[in-house]
Amino acid sequence: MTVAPSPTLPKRPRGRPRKTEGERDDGNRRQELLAAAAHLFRETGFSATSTRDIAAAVGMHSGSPFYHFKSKEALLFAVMEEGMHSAIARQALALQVADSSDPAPSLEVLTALDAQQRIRHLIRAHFETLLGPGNDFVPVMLYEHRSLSPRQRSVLAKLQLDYEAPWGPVLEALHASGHLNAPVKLARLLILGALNWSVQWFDPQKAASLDDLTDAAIALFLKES
Amino acid sequence: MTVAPSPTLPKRPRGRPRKTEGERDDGNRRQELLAAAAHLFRETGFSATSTRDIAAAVGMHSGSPFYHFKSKEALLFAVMEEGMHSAIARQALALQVADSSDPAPSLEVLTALDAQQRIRHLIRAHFETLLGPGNDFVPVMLYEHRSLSPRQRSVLAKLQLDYEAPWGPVLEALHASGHLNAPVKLARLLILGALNWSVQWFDPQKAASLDDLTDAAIALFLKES
DNA sequence: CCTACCGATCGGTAGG
DNA sequence: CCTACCGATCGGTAGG
Repeated sequence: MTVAPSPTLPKRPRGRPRKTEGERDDGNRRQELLAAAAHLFRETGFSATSTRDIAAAVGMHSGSPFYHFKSKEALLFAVMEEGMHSAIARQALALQVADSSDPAPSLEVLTALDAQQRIRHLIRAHFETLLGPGNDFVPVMLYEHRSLSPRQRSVLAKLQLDYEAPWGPVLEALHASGHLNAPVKLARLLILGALNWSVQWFDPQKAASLDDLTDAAIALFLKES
Repeated sequence: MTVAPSPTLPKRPRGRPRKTEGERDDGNRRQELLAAAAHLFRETGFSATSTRDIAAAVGMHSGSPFYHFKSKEALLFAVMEEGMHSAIARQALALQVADSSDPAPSLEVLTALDAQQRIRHLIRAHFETLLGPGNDFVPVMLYEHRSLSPRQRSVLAKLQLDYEAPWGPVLEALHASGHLNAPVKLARLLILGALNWSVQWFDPQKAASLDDLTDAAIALFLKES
């Protein structure tokens, strides 16, 4: 059964949340496109998502996304770049909080207690970045990495280095104090992998909260003494 | 500079490894297709790989893969199914080896030593399945899961359950003996995630061997007492 | 940002 | 398994 179209309505009434009369929406149509693209890329994959799908999701016509982004690839890159920037910002904020309990921790001589505080905040912030509501940007970055040009890849690789920078000293300190047993380099890869994979199975409807996940990860990775 | 085509040669001399005169290749063209598809799906992604690419990789023409598989999706499914079957077989073999040192271990009352033996073999076999030379099938299964129909997904979900079945009792035993601290259910997800993510960073050219990875994983996840 | 459109590519098929 | 082909869809553009 189909719904008869009302002849007085325009052909495409769905999807676009019209602004109130006379208001211009200016540059934030671009943000809407980014969010819709991130969501669809995450759900369906980059290659399997058409630019028409993205346009439709924000109530545009098929050619219009190209007014905001010069190519589908540029849109993907913008999603990833924004994802990394917000991930880095969230992480920095989390580390500020960790530091506030111990006003002057030095990165070069982290005490065992500092390091345990910091790894917890790093892990918790990472889960938030991956699994928090509406946070589709970084998962896209993690799983659609292949679809970028070498040039774009290298820009993002640098952002990833920035993101991962705080993990090194923390893991080193934990290793030195006997709380971490594996070689630091491999430990970092395995730990981040365990966290990143949560994108595949985490269900916000179900049992575990992000705090539960953080506790479990700490219990799994860290030794007690 | 281009090479002038030799006029006496057929148009498409590349790619197909011709059998010696008169030999029929029968059913193993299908296997060649599977292997080529697995490799391309892994490298390029399912959606971004065309059936023409796959055909060309084994020296066929564009329509010919559909003589062996009724659709591109069926080809993907076959890759994944074969991947899971060989993963399950490899794992079973590894556990046999683990058992041979202790002839009659009971699954219900695993000693702490049994469990440590078994987790090591489970992890090692898992790395082999993911990272071993030519083992593209399971990585495709892990990363292209989205592209399947619900029906196919449920078949593979059952195979995954079979695969993961041995992990449960082993992790329970390790938890009971104090070698594993996190809740068993989350521990399983995090551990398998850490291993699965290795597909993203492992480089067979570089440093670590699969044994190194296994040692690091054991050191990271298990407590000493 | 819409309209109208293009060339390219894609999965798949009929017939041999 | 090849030949020859089709309809659909796709990323992208010119012009307003």
